[in-house]
Amino acid sequence: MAHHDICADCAVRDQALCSSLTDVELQALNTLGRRRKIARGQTLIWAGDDSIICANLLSGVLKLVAATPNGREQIVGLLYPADFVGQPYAGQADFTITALTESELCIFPRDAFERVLEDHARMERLLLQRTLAALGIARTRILSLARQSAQEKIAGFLLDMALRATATGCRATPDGPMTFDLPLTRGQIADVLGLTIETVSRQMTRLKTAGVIALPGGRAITISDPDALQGRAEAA
Amino acid sequence: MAHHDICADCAVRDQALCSSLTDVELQALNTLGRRRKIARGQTLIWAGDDSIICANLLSGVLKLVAATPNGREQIVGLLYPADFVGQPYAGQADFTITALTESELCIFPRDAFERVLEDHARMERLLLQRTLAALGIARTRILSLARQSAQEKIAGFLLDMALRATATGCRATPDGPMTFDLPLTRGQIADVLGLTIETVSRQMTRLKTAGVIALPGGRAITISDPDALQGRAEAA
DNA sequence: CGCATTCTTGATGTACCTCAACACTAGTGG
DNA sequence: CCACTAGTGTTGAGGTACATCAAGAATGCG
Repeated sequence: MAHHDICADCAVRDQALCSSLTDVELQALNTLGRRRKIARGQTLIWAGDDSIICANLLSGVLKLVAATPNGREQIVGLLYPADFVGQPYAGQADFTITALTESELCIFPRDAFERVLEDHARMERLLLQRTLAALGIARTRILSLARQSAQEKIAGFLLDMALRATATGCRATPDGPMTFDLPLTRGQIADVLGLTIETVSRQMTRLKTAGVIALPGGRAITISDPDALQGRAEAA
Repeated sequence: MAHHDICADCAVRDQALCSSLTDVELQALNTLGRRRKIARGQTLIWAGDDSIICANLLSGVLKLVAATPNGREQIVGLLYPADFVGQPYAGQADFTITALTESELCIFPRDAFERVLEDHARMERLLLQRTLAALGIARTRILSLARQSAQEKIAGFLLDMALRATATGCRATPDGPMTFDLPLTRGQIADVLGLTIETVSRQMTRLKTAGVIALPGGRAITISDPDALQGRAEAA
């Protein structure tokens, strides 16, 4: 009985991969999946572990972390609600996946999930499209990491976060000043942008001093002058 | 008649996506595809153009280039024989694709190719698996670009190229000294690794001076001490 | 041979890192 | 309620890896 309505109250039913399935088809996944909450800082998958789970992210933010043999770390991707989590068709997981905020997932055993993919071409196609999009994003980040200055990286990142904040219900127009909470610490922002925590902090205060942003305290940020920020994201 | 044997002499028949098709199925693609040679330096697809072609790379090396609004460039991916080229399900191309060496492709109109994908689940699955692999590679390069020193980048790159050279028939074992030709100029290596041409050159001579590699002239390189090179690729 | 491209090497600059100290915030227990 | 502490953020001083600017040496093609 409990199983039957896992998907009924799903917040991302129409945005996740499941949107490719009819209500009837959803029953199949229903019996396979189970909900799981994980706390901030908790790791879902360790790099090197057997890749045994796939999931849809229902709420929260996850980080995808790669590390060099000698321990330097880099966040190679962020996952948001409705994003697909995991590596189907892979032996071992390539990256460590950890929760940045309290998160909720809908988890499937990898092998069972692959079988569902095989039976549902629409879903497989949707996953392909998402993977292609993720590839484009990853490659764009390669450009950004290799060729942008710290200032440009920070400005671009803040615009990204602002866009995502507006997308998540906050407000419709990205023009004009807006305030929201960053879901990442300075250290995590540094890990995303390939900088150090000090450089992130300094660039933020530089933007604050220039009147482009304000930092009301806590993890909040207000974009006072989006155009100026945009300009700094593309500065020569 | 000419159409009938496009695939007959295909060098990558068993490695490209087409390996998922039976000889009979191949007939369908046969009528869609056409061979095309492009010269070194010639561009196949410009970023921003409508994404209207997909292709298999038969021979040669292509670069995938991203650029910032103000003109800085970065190679975000390299494509080798049997690799898939193009962006299905995309409106515009995200990156410029240019030949680094004379290359030969087997080209399909994108819309026709997508229809083939829809009719051939095995092929679509193979493309999904390749795209997932490419995503992993791109993310690993994010780590490398953001957190590795110039020395580590160069060492890792040379090992990569050596591996690829051995894979392409040269010799079986990657141990012991080996010589091969780099398909990229110093400038292109710099574009791949997010460095400048001068830094690439300096690091190469540093490796040469240390006796780890030798540069017999031209575009040739010999890896004299693979272990030492491996060590420098992971240096603290 | 001569010209263009690629490669090397040097001198100098600077953006970012490293090390270090201190301020703020938030959660804990007395 | 307020000290106490751990985590997080800010700011400064100094160093360094890489970029930039500049000149010359190889290589390769017509």
